[in-house]
Amino acid sequence: MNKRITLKDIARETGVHVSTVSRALDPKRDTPLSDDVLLRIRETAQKLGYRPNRVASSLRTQRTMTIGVMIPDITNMIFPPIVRGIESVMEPLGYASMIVNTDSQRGREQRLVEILQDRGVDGIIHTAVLLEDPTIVRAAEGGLPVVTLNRKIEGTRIPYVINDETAGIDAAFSLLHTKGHRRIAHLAGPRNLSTGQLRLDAFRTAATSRGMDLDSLTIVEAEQFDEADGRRATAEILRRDPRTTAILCANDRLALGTIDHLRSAGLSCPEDISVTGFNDMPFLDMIPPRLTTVRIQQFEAGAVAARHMAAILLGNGDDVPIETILPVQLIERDSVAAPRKA
Amino acid sequence: MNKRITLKDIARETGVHVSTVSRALDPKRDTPLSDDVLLRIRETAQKLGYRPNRVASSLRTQRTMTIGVMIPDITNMIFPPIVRGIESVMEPLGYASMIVNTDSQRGREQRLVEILQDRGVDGIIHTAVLLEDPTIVRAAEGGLPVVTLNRKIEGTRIPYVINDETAGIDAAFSLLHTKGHRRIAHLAGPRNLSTGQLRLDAFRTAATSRGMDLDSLTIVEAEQFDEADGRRATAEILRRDPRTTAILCANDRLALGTIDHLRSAGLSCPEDISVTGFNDMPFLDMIPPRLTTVRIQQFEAGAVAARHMAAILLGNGDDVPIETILPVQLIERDSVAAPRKA
DNA sequence: ATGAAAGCGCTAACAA
DNA sequence: TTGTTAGCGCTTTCAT
Repeated sequence: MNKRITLKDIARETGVHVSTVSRALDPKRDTPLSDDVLLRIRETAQKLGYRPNRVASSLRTQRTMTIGVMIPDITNMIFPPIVRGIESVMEPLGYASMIVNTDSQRGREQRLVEILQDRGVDGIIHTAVLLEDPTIVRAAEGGLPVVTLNRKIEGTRIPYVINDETAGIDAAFSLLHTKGHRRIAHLAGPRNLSTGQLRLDAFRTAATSRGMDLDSLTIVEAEQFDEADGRRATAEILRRDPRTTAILCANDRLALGTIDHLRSAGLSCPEDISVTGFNDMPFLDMIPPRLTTVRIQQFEAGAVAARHMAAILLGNGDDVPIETILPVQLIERDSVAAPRKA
Repeated sequence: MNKRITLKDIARETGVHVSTVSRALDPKRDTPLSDDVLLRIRETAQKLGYRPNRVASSLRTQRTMTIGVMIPDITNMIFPPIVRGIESVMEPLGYASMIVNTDSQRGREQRLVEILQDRGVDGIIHTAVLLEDPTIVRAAEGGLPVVTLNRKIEGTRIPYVINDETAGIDAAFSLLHTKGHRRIAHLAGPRNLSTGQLRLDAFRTAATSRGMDLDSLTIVEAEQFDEADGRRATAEILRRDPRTTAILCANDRLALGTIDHLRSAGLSCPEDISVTGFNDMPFLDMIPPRLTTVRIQQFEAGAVAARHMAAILLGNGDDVPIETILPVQLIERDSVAAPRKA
């Protein structure tokens, strides 16, 4: 447990004042220093194996060079790439990230924001999912730099980065419609999650913009974005409209559940019913029938949000756009076909 | 940007000294305090919305209540559960985690250990993969609490938590052997990764313990734990021994690559060649032919490592066993069958 | 039961 | 160009 080397140690060793040492070791220093002293200090620091104590420095400068990253659940495969995207820009700038999982629970989220603030994070990147997150808004109003991912918070100046989910849903809808489907159901995501709500709205828009009557469309909402709920909701869809020929699902896992239910109901995809997903999660293309889905840019979304955060942290917050919309891409695979002739 | 409330503010408000406030707000305080003052301080703290400044407290106490978690790559699906396992025990104890991705690069790993130490982490949980990690060993010798996951570091007293990979490989081998396979090839993982090496050794042991001649066994090593290398290595295996009837792969992704190559080579699994994987990654059971594999306990491994870390941090390090081996489980699915009769 | 004082390691304004 | 000084917010020893 060798005690850590501090500036004081180097000062003693070089016979110079601590503040001089501090200056000499500060990379982006402007104060003039004699080359002699500078060199001596650097060498001694090197020799003693000096490492700056960031805790002390943070206390003094009121900056921890750490940002908080709030995500619903890192085990959800769409989030790790986002995290790496954030890291890819923050780490080179000297920032570390504290990642916390909210499990989409209001109370937990609130606690975690406080925990992050107690630890003095310089900002928070919040991959919001809940439709309302009062805590983070309050934190932002309190002056904490905040950037949200996936979620636009109305009535604030909090920059947000979102995927063009509307365009994604429209592309999927368009594909189904073009193939001739008219009895298109929507397996919607949870109403309280932003993506669920957003995609549902987009679905409605896509339908009406093609002159379809909303009342004729079956819409069933899942409570969770998972396979089990996908199965349940699909059963409900088929119960409500047995003549459904296509199901546009709010995400891939729901779609997987849908396909599974169809199979156990003796129906096949895409012959009997076409299905589309959303996200294009890893390994999806290895699961038959290979799902037609909408690919979103996870890594890039994280990177963009981080770039915004960095700009704010570096004092260029004015250059950051409130809204950033990332393009999505329809990935056509095998789960969509023309409807059977009646 | 309302300024944060500090102890001083509360002291002023309650007309009492800061040190008294500090005592009153310290949850595990033993010093005697008059109920009157205690109550008044607590109320005021509440009223003003006081939140302790952990940076300041860390500087004073030399404890940040933060641990570092080093993993190769969070986008590798086996790591998120480990992270959540760690979190599940550390968070309730008041510890936060700083997660860093090493990308299995020696230089990066070294830098990250330093970064974590600069930030004053109280300990590091290191899900080691590289066969040699001199940096972390040095950090541990310097007095930093370290627990490793997946990897035993010989000649040190660093506690490690590993899955019983040997038993897992043996179980897979045993299954193949029992089914009648005798020309069993091993698609090994990268030699420089601990799991690759460990599983290769286990494979050899499993073979020899059944009286098989090692020279008769085809062993090809992948350079990466991914599908592409699985395909390449499988081609090599079939080239070396076209009569191979079973391929025991060092992990699931390699196995997926194997199956893919077999398919493109006009062979089918399990009819022509049986295949086994390792890890039982998510969604594996949805990819045909459903892979027979060895399931390891990711979440639990993280939790156990964290419990060890917590024990050390709380001063009960003597109770922590150097070695913890977690049981694994063979999951039989559809990728193994008896070999075709010659 | 409470106050006074020191100091964790660093930075920054000011002085020389 | 370098030193002095003060202090970030908190904990803790010592005194009262």
